[in-house]
Amino acid sequence: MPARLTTSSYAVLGLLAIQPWSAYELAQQATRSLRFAWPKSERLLYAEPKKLVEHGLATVANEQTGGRTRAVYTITDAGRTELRTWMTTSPQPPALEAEALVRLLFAENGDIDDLLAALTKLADDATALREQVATINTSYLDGGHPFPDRAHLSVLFATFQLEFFDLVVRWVDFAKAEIERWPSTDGLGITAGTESILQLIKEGRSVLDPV
Amino acid sequence: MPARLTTSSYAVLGLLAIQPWSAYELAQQATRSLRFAWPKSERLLYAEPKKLVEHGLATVANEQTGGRTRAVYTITDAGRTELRTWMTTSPQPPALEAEALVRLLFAENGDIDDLLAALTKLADDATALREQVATINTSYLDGGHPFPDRAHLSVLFATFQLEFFDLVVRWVDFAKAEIERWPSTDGLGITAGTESILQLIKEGRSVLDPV
DNA sequence: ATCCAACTACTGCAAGTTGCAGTAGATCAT
DNA sequence: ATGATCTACTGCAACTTGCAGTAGTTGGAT
Repeated sequence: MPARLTTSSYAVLGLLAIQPWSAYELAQQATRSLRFAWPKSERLLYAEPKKLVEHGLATVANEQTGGRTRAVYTITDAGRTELRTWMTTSPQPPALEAEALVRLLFAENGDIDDLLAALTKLADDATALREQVATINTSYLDGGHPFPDRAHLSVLFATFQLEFFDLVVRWVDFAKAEIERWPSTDGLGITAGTESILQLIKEGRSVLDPV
Repeated sequence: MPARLTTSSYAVLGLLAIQPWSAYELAQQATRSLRFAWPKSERLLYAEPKKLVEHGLATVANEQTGGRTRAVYTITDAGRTELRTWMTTSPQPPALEAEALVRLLFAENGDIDDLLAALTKLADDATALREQVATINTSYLDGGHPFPDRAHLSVLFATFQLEFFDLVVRWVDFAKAEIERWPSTDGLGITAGTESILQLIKEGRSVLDPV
């Protein structure tokens, strides 16, 4: 009895539906797009295709490249059917992991500069990730992308990432401005800034909109 | 030799820095705030405080409540020092898990309605989560919140979640409008919509801004 | 011509994490 | 009086990660 299929299994199956890949190539490809919605380790990307083969959803061919073999995985008809069925099921809610925000939540245990440094790191990370997404996707414009007929999907997918990373950067600016008005990290309670934020929340307005 | 400390350990230590809790209460509290930046299972929230005790960062007291005991964990001075040190370290980049976006990336394996349903689910989830964050935080206004002196942190933290969930809802609207112009999910390549999105990306503008 | 770095292509394993089932006392409404 | 829900956990299998290790290939610098 093979291990059961997880969302990660279907994600790899989705990559195999594009074309056959080796596990190494799957890991490379996942770095370019999949990881922005489904961040998984390289190790797992080596294990998943084996599981797909066990389930009959993919086949493996050992290609010879000089004195070395590499395993190339190809999706089967059963794999395409299984993937099609999965596409009709309901996705899990989104989950965001952001250590920098944990630092904010517990900021009273450090000083203002620790908090500002953590937020700066968050904005820097977001800027770097934004850059990666933009570079990969604008390559569709000059024909430098390997799968031109998937442009409609990749580009729409990328818009979410770009908006998200932009939001992070803009929010960090806002948060830093707020924090710089604090005399300390600890025990402030409802400050003037907190008060006006709460007012905006009650009115259903954005704190990032220009006044 | 006890197991090493993870970010989850420090997150729990951060909760213990507020006040002593039982593992059950830690799990409840984490549901209210921590999970939006560090989503961890209830099971782990039961295991982490034990690890903290092994490290001398917390102590445990077995309280009697009728015929039953409950373990209440309290942070030690060593725990506060350790937490303070952690606050000076650099946080990991953010990571977003969104199964609905995986459906978009591999949408060619399903039909338009599958994709629209997945995005609707994403927007519904975001709306529900937004509502939870708003409810918890506006309770500061009527004094209904248990930790009023942490309002400045909780509310600033919450602004990120609110902006994020709003973004998801607005982006889903945009994405649905785009997808409804597609004749199918498969092989479209660079559509007119894709073209204008790519143009906006090149100009560094947002796809969600009103024209 | 050779040597080192970087890239390709994996595997093993310990440790971290999750989901789920199970146990059991306490509380509250019907 | 009883069933539902809440409190308060534990055990365990399965899932996932990080890291070290192995080894052949390629390309540039010396």
